[in-house]
Amino acid sequence: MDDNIEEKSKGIDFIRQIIDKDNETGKYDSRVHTRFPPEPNGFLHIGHAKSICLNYGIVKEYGGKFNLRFDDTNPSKEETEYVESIIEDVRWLGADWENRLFYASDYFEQLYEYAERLIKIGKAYICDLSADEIREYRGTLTEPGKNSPYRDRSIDENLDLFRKMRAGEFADGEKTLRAKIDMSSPNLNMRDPVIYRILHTAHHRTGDKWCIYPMYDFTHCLSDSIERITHSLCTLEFEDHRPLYDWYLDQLEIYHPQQIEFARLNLSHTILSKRKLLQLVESKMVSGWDDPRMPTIAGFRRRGYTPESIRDFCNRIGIAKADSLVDIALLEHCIREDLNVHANRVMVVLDPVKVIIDNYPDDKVEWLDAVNNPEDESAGTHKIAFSREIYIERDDFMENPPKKYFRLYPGNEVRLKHAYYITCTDVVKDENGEIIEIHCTYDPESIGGGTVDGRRVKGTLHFVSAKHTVPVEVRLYENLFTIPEPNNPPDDKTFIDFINSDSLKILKCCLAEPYLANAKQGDRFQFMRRGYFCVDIDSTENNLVFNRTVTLRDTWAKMQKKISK
RNA sequence: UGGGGUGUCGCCAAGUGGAAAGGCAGUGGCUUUUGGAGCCACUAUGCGGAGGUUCGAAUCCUCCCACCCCAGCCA
Repeated sequence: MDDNIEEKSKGIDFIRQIIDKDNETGKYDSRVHTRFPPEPNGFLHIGHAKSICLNYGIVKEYGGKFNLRFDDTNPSKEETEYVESIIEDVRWLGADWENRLFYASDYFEQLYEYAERLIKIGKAYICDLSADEIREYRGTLTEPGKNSPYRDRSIDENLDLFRKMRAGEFADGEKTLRAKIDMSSPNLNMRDPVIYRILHTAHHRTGDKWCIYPMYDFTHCLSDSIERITHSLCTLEFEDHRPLYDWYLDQLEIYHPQQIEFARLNLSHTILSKRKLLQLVESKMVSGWDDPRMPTIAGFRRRGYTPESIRDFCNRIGIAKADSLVDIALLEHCIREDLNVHANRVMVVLDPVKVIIDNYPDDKVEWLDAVNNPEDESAGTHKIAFSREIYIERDDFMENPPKKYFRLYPGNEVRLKHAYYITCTDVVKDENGEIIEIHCTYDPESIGGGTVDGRRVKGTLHFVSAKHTVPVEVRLYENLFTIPEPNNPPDDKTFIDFINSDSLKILKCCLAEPYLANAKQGDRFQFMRRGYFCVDIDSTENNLVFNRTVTLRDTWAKMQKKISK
């Protein structure tokens, strides 16, 4: 209850306002029943997550029910593989359909009967027009259509023909069942839409039982009705299908859900169109639907995103009817916020350069304590190794540093995280001028990373002990596209022209601390000063592979960028 | 030039006739053994535009403008 009050003061979205009103008036006996109705013709993406979170979130808040229903009415595009991935993704996101997993194909017999009923009340007819002819007869946006010459067939003839359609007596495309509505309606959806088409194609669930398949518009609203859905939430483009749904439901005199439309999600620097995502997959521009650069649920999961962070994102973007483009920075903020509290800190050097601490004993090894998570004391500590030779990041050293660079450079003292202060004394290069060794001295008094004299160092570096490393592979990801709106490319370009060639960098020679040796697939860590990473499914015992989920916020990089501009 | 929608800060988004919420991004500062995290502050005399109603308008009325969706036997 308190939660509700708080929600209200923050302003609830217009859909929840409608539900509140319906509950007050008792429109559906205060029942709230939603559903998520995907077509199994591709993987779910973050836009679907928005819908799932909306539908399921409402159900949790109102104590209602939530169905998962596959709208599988087009056998030529749908596959069991997609059904399986969708079930996995919805479950991973945390939505619970209990025992209500349905398929529109479960209703084929019922739907067929509804269709016969329409014929029997004179509201549907068999049309012999070809696809092209139907288009011609439909008219245009500004001109009304013409009645089909087959529009006035008798009920008996229609019924007979429809049964013959079902019996397989006609070839694909030879006939359709059409609603008899109004060919001059300004709403093209009402110009005698097709209800059933002939498709001699096996269905992933019903096999070859059917050779006629109902169209989406007919199936969808009736499926919602059959399931006693109260609020059918869908995206804006179905707004002018609503009169058609109302028409079907009214003609058949059956239970009538309330459809409410909201704006679909657009995310910057990526693409959320199943057709285009399929194109990326089929052209091998990405490794698959679950490529960590893909905006699919499977992609985000593999990338290291948590379901919590995606739900948080979906709650933050809100629900409205205005077309919008959400900045992907918000999604990144959500995963950082989650992982900051939950990911253990470890040290991994991505691009190693050797540092020799000349005054540290040759054969000595110390095992020092490292706090796992400064944000969560209960996360505990682990041991890290320290010895005379260590590796640090190549970009944590500069011979001639710019102003405000407070990492390692000749004469400068920095802190090695959890270990000692070191001061750079010398640099050794090879014949190409490449730095191969950095020499330092350390202050034994600074053990643990502080000194009794309280002197300050500005820089703190991560490192690994040279003799105590785990070699790992690291995959760095960036946005898949270089422009904010690849869906709306400038000039005569296409989204393909803006694929980011730097969206994946594979680093094969990274060095991790021993603590990571036992990391398992899916484990998430913060690599200190580098970002959040998770163990990829490509990982094996001999080759640990980490995906960078997201970088840390990097004010130094930001400063550099500004200077270079 | 048909119909259906939408316009509030760089990006989302509350607001439903009585002082323009909040988040992200950005900026400045404090703090910090991650240039992380955290904390504080700043950022719309203005709500697509023009008129009108009203003591009072982002909210009501009129006209205009811009953008999105619809002419699959796809969903």
